[in-house]
Amino acid sequence: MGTVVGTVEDRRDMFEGNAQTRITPFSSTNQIGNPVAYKLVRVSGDGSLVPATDEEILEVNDTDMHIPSDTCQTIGYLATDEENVEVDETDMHIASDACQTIGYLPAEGIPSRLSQIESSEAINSGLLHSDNVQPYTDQVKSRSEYNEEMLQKVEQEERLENVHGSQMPSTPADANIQCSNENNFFEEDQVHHEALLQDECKMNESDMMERCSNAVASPKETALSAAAQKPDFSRVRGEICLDNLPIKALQETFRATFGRDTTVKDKTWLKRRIAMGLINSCDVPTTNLRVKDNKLVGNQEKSNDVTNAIRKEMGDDVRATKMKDAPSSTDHVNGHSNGGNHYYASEDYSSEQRAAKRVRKPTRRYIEELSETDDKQQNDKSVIPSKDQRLSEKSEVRSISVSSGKRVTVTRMVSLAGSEIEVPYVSHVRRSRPRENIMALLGCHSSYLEDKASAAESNLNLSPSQLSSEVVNRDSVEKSASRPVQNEFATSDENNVEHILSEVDQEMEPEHIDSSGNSSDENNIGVPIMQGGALRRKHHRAWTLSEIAKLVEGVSKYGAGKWSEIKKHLFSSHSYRTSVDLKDKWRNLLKTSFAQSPSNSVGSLKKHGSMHIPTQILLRVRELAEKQSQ
DNA sequence: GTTAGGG
DNA sequence: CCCTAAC
Repeated sequence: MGTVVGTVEDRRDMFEGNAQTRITPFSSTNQIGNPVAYKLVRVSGDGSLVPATDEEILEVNDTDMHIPSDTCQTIGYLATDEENVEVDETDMHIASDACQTIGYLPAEGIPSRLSQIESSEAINSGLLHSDNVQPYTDQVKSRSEYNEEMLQKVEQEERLENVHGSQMPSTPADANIQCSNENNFFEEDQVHHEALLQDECKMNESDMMERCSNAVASPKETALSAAAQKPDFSRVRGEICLDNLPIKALQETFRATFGRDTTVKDKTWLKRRIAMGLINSCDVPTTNLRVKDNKLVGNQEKSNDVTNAIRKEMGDDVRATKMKDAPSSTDHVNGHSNGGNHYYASEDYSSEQRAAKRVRKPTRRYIEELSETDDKQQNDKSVIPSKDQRLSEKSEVRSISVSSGKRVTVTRMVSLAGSEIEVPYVSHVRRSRPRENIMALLGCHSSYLEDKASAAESNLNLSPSQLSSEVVNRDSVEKSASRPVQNEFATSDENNVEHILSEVDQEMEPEHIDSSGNSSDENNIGVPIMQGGALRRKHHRAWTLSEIAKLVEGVSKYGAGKWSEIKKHLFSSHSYRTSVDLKDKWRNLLKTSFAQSPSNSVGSLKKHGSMHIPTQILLRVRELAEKQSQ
């Protein structure tokens, strides 16, 4: 029979001398229909592979034996010898055969590191389970369920695909499954597990990076050499081959992969499905679904920057897909819930709506961040994926930073060269610039000041990159720090402040009545405490009913958008309400009024803590909004 | 300087 | 509320 590919010599520390049995795939060139068979071996204490005894084999045979072949079909991956060598040469403690077991797509260009990470999942998912109790049944079943689940997802998506004829949001990633397996594996010592993982990651970081770059550099070569050796599988080689196939061939490949026909004619969809099948995961990036100029474009749309492109292909897209998919598989139901609608970038809906809006280019801060991290990437391989490149994709792209290793309690998944690892979480302090002189906002009431600047967003959680950017901005910090210190009103003096103001403006009077109850005294709640006066936030003032009424009145009189007019005429007394404030408040009013009334006019299902706005006003808001829109 | 919109 | 591109 074939040869056993790979060994597990370095896994001793994990197995602690436990003897276990596992299924090892091996390549076979003479079984065309069933290319990868599995040989049952036992991993003895010293890591060597011992052929399974007859009893063990029988035990396996008692279980669903169709699974391995299914798996083979689904996975359809055969590593070339070079790849095996490559994997074996690492100190990643990952058995290369596990790598094959989970399967991966060389042509897709997923760096070997990804497969390594997944390999560890494969190990945890049972193939190399350290638990000796029922080593096969559970594992094989979990495999079975896994595959089944994925097939179900595929089918479901296919249905949707057929209905809509466009790319659907992919189903939630399988992260849960993998994670749970991981948890099982280390359930006695979860913390240790995490620490261990991180240690491993750190230890091997440079090594892996090197290897990754190698793999990245020539994904095609890998694929080609693989194809050359195993021409039988050219069909399931991944994107590069799939790209050139006509739809019909893709459908055939789909059938070969999933064992059934499909009527879907969408090439992209087919490719992705096939890829999903090949890596036995739904985490297939929608690499060829890049949104550009409100249209879906193919992956021919590549960035000139090769590194960039690769990074996006490998990391960001994988992650973005996950992030986008994970939170709600019901996005396609809502149609335009967050992050969902870019799939519906159907010309009629999105572009029209978008055309009406101002087009925004990426913010300067974003650009700075990006360039900064691009530089960083050369050094510490961290990546801050771009949000704006995925235009309408609102999915929260997790950013990256290499931790200094202090906090291990909170972690998040980050992408490193396409793989996903957990690193300690560092909060993103984005404020890079202190506020301008606050007096500029206070207009004529120069005596009025907002309360003391206090230390809030301290530097405690800054990541290295953030720290550096912080240093860059020191000069501007100094600018506001040097601002003359003025009298400060204590929080309890809020009403006094308003008295002062009301002396200036008699319009303050009615305001004062209803504001005293629900806002003034609580206004200081949630005011961030900032450091050294450098970073200060405008005093939070809850909008009072009379203010809201004025705003509504102003909108009805001058129209929404004439904020400065409204401010001038109706808010002259409230110096602290800038035109931007009015605009923001109006926006919020619109939101609440539309969110609330259609379903149940009386309902007033408000968020806990937000002020109760009379439905009367909300109705008026809606009325005005509808009038404005016409 | 204002406004729009994302955060 | 903040930030900032667009106006």
